[in-house]
Amino acid sequence: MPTTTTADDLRRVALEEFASTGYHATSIQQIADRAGVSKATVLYHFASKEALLEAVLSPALDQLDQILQNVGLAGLRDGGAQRALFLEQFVDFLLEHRSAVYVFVNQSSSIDAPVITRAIREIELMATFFEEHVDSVEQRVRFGVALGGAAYLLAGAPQVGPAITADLPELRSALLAVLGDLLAVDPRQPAALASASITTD
Amino acid sequence: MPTTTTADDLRRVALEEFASTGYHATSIQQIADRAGVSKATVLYHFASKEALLEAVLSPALDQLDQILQNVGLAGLRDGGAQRALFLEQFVDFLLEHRSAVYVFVNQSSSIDAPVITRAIREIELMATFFEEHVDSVEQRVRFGVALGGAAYLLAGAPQVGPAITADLPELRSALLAVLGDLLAVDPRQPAALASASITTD
DNA sequence: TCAATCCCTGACCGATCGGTCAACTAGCGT
DNA sequence: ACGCTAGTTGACCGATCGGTCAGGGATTGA
Repeated sequence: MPTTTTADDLRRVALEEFASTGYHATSIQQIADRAGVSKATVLYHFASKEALLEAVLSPALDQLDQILQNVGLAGLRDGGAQRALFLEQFVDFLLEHRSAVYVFVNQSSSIDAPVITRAIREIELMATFFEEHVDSVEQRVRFGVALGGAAYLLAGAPQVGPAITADLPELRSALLAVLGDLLAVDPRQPAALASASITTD
Repeated sequence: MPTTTTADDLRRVALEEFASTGYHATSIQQIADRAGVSKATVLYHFASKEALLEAVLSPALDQLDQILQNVGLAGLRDGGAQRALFLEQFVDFLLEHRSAVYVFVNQSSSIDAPVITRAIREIELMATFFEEHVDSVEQRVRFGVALGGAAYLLAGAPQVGPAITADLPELRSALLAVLGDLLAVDPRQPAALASASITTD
């Protein structure tokens, strides 16, 4: 079993480039150069640029899907402990897949691909988890700011955001506090906010 | 005096396209088509695509510059009423220039142009207005979430955000409340939060 | 030894990109 | 009537885009 395959390298490089440079601004040639292969090799492993995008985003979407299904919709509408637990899983998800989240949150409007449509669908679904009163403008503002803000902070703003690699636990707790504030998750449940293992992209 | 000139139409169309479709994903041909002119006409009024971008973003950056200078840096570090006043001006700025803000907040990392460099500089400057303790991770998280979240909400997420054109005053007050929360602006100063006239792009 | 399969590559394709240019039109001052 | 200028355009340019294809090693099983 090889430690890294060419396809894995391409996925990794492509994710970085799509997030930092933007999907349209990133050419297959750039990805090939950074991975040390030819452009034709990229298109050998992935049928098209769009297929590469899907291969890059799908793992994150799959995990988000799992989180949404595990928690369940009905339980969250009542608020309380399950809600804090969901927030924790969500923050860990953001930290682990921050680059992917940044792509399908901040570039969804400019990319026309099935995997982006799927991402939009899941974001809408997730919004219902926090919106008890769909009619409330402030509730919508809070969710939108939390989602877009977290994505921007974690992947889009090296000049504003904190140094991410260093002091990850502190970043995690800060995110939990800030997003918990925004999403009206009751913070008085220290047991639910216990640590969980997180890994990097 | 004509009500609308061709150059004005191009600026307006280009801003919409850059914000909704993305700078790189928007071709000069698209802008020309939407404005009802030829591609050569676009390049007659603006020397290059980059010059068009600058013409589109500069008004917003000029206004942001003015806000930052008017309020002054020293006065804000003490917190208090001036801080609430600044937040109000900032929210009105976001609402008036939401498309421009979305471009240079969420696409800055993918565009290599002087006007984007200027935007990054101003965002960094603005960050200092709210960061009393630069070392605090949570403070940085709060500012980043507020900035990126507001930009995302106002221009990037039609599927999540509220209907913006309708009920603009409610959106404004909701933004004031949420961002005030995030940026630790003392909400107990109702006089400072009085209404002010705002216009649309 | 041979064929098959897996990776990988350079050469090439049509389309589109941002940008240039000469020419045309319409108005306007003289 | 004239020339000047501003505005607009189609034709065209080189470069790069995403994508195709035939073929060249290297490994493997028979």
